[in-house]
Amino acid sequence: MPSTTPAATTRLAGPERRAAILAAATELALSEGLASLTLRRVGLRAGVASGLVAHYVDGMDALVAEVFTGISARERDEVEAVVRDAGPGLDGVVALVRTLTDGSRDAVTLVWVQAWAGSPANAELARAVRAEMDAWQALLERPLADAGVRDPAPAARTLLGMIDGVNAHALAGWRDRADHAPLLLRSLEALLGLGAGALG
Amino acid sequence: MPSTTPAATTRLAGPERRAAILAAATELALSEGLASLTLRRVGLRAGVASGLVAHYVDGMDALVAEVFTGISARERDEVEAVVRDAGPGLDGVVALVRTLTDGSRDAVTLVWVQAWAGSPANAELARAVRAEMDAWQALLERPLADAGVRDPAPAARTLLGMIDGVNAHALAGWRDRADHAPLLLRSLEALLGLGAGALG
DNA sequence: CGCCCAATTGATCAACCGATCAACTCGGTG
DNA sequence: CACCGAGTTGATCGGTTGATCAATTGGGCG
Repeated sequence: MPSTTPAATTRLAGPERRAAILAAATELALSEGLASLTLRRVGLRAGVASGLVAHYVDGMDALVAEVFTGISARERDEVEAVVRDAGPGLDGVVALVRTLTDGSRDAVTLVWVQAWAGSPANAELARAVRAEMDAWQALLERPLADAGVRDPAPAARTLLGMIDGVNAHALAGWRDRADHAPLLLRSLEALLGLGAGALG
Repeated sequence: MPSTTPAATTRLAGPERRAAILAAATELALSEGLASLTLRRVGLRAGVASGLVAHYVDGMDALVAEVFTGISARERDEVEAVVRDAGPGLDGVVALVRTLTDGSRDAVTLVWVQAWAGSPANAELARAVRAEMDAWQALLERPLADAGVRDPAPAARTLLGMIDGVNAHALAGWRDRADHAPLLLRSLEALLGLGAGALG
């Protein structure tokens, strides 16, 4: 009975191997941050030699940018589903704020903050960050517009800034997590000209 | 005429040398980010051997935390002066928002974002970040309270979150800098229950 | 003046990094 | 079955890092 190792690496076609490496890099980034992405560590995680990682990737900067985009895009999909399930109008926005501040997405927050921090030194990453932020702004604008907000763009940008700022603060363990959602919702009420408690 | 080198390093007493090294590290962090702080580069900047830097510092994590605290504290002093000079009440808050979003403090923003990103891996830095954020919240609360805001704490935290979030966004080159201040001021008007344009 | 201790040097270590590339090995095709 | 090319390996290179420490140097004090 030789070779009981379940996933004794079989040979994969190029694109599949590339996908597997990207998946391993994504897992690694989510558990230890973008800064942990090195040829050797990604290779280890993927069960593959470091040279193979280099072979399928156009430099580490590109890998980091691609992993970041994948993580952000997946989170957008998840949040979009949350918004959809929460019903129409402002209920969706409330659900969005809650799911983005309940601490269940700390790993993603770390990735975002590392992406901002790394943008000045990694042009590809900076480009990816800008593109993802555009997509996030669009995601926020939709339910706001549905709810009858006349000019959703500034509100979406402000809300995005508040969410990102508060989450960055939480990375250092500042203040109580539970405070975040009520704080943001009360600010949003004011921003939209609603009465206090309308969203709480 | 030997030795025309003007600043041929003279010997300094322990505490003075330590201060000089810290000053060099601070310059370096402001021009190239916290991530550029290495024993060798700090030593080069200070005109001193790398071993001497290590001798006066309790590990790089501690150096980074100390440099961060110094940079943040100095910026607080500057901003406090801006608030004071702007006159009483909300004028101070408006001036604060303007000076913190006009792009003249990009170097400090990078330091802050890198500090959040590094907090999970550097406990000393995380502690320093929390302490500085407490101080910043207090700084924001003061003019808000002076202006008659009944509960300045949540408003200060929200404003701090918005400022930090928007500045982090700017690091990746997202959107136009000039938009930030008006956006934040309009949000602040709503937050404080003022009429549109009251702060603009 | 001469000594002594504190300040300072710089070589050294082990560990890691990204990148490269010759060599190997499998899988499918002929 | 034999072969050939694509997938894959892993050693290797030049570079960086934080940390350590014996050796050196300089300045002030006796």
